Parts: sequence; C-alpha cells; structure tokens
Amino acid sequence: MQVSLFLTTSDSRLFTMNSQTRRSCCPVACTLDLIGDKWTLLVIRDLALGKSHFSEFQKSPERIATNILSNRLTRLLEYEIVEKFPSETIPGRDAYRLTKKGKTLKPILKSIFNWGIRYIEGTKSFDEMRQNESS
Amino acid sequence: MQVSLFLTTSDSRLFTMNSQTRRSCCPVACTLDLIGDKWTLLVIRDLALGKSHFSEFQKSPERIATNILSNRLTRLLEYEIVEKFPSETIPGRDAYRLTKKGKTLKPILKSIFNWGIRYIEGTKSFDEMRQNESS
DNA sequence: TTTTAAAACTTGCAATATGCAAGTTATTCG
DNA sequence: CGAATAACTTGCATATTGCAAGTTTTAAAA
Repeated sequence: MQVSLFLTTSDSRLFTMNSQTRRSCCPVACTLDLIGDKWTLLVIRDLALGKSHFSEFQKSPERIATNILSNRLTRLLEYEIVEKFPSETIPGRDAYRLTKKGKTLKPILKSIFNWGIRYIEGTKSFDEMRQNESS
Repeated sequence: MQVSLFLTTSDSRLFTMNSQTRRSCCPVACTLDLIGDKWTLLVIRDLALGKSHFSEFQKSPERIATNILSNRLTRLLEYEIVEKFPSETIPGRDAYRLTKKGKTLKPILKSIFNWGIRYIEGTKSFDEMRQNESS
C-alpha cells in the first residue's frame, strides 16, 4: 500500500507533505490524486446515500473487493473525508460517515450523476437502484 | 488494449453493447467507467483549455506518458467525446477538440476544479499554471 | 529530391493497482 | 462457552500504468 501523509490547515484545506505525491499543482489533478480512481467516488456515493457499515458498501451492485474497500476507507479517514462513529443500529460497533469536509464533495458527485443520467443509456436513479441490491 | 464498443442513440446518449463492460446501472459508476481513471479527465481539462495537439497534452505538468495519451484519445474518439479536425496552426495535420457532447463534461470538470481550489492547499488556477509549463 | 527535424504515435517490459478467493480476527447473540 | 456474522487481511493472478526506446509520418530546408 502506498503511504501518503496529508495534513489539514486551520481552514481545512489539505496539503501533501511530500510534493512527489502530487502530479502537479493543478486543482483538478490534485483532486483526482485523492478521489480519481476506480472506486473512491463509489464509496463516497454510498456514504452520501447514508450507508455506514462495511457490509453495506460490499452489497452495492458494483461489488467492490474487500481489500480495496478496506484500503479506500483507510485513505478517506486519513484525508478526513470520512470519520468513524459508534454505530446506531449495532451497539458497540463502529461505522463510517462523511465528515463536514467529505460532504463538500457532493457537488462533484451530483455533476457526475447528472451527466450519467443524461448521456448514458440505461442508467437509473439511486431510488431505482436500491430495489436491485443483492444481499 | 481493452476493446469496448459504445454506440450512440439519436438523443446522443451512450450505451454499452456488452453489459459486462459496465459495473452497474448507476449513473455515477457508468460515468466513472468512461472517465474515472487517473488520466482521462486531465486530457479533457486540456481540451477544455483549448489544447489540440498531441504534443500540447504531453507538455502539461502531469507529464502523461505517450502510450496512455494515445490510448485515451482513441477511447474518447470512440465515445464521441473528442473529434479530429484539420489543425489551424499546422496545415495538413489533424488536431483534437471536444465534441458538443464532450463539452457537456465541463460542469464535472468545474466542480472538481472548485473543490481542489477550495480544499487542497497550494493548488493554482489554470492561468497561473500556464506560466509554469515546461517545453 | 534527398536530408533533417519534429510530431505523433507504437512497442516492450518493469512497477503498481485491481480482482478474486480464502483465511483470520473481532463482536454479538443464543 | 460456542456458533454465526461482520470486518477485515493475505496471497496470488490479472490488468493498468510508467518509462524508455524505437518507428512512422509530415514538413520544411538544402
């Protein structure tokens, strides 16, 4: 696993300690360095939809592998996009949720969602998708 | 290279012929199947900034490898997000530009740009970036 | 028209990331 | 305490990316 150390400034902006971990100082490139892989935004989508347990993310129709899910949740905790909290449904167990900063990613998610709905045939809204989840 | 066949409907929505090429029918997942890798959105960024020649994309600060660049341009042509046209600056040579559909990706780019500027320390606007490009 | 040069790719291979299945640890509930 | 389920971890196969070098194409100079 690649180790990258991110710190947070008082105004909650992220910066990388090691300049070699970012490809450039372009805000698009830097954002993609955080969330621009095949899986991260799908985890964030699930969190935005209210999912909070490991097994709930696993049940999403894309069937993320457990090692990838584990890796992404850890990274998102490091970046302070996700935080753990005591599960409400299962006492004594932790769960995940978006932090305040994590919630600021929602406009990105929304723009991607809107594009898909408009330009890709056969895509369904989240409400429709929820029917189809396999257990 | 992975072969994937996309067709276009009369209302310019994309659909995959082979359902196995998409992870789910979620619009977020499907959009990420098209543009959700490490490089595609950076090529689209460059196109949105008016770059049109292979060598211009290469010169961007992230230093995309030529094989990846070639592969992404080919894919984007297949998806009808990018089209070729006769270069205006170099007569007799082709260049690349966003199609009408390709331009509809700009809101995604913008939401990512805005997030980076706001939440990642040390990111710079495109105007500032353009100064720093190596030849 | 041959030569040179630069742009636009292509190829081969090493390194990294992802996919899959099985195994391990932790927690809950009977 | 013991079984069952959740939450991971590990090992290895496959796919994607990174890097350097090579090839092809076009364009303009000699």
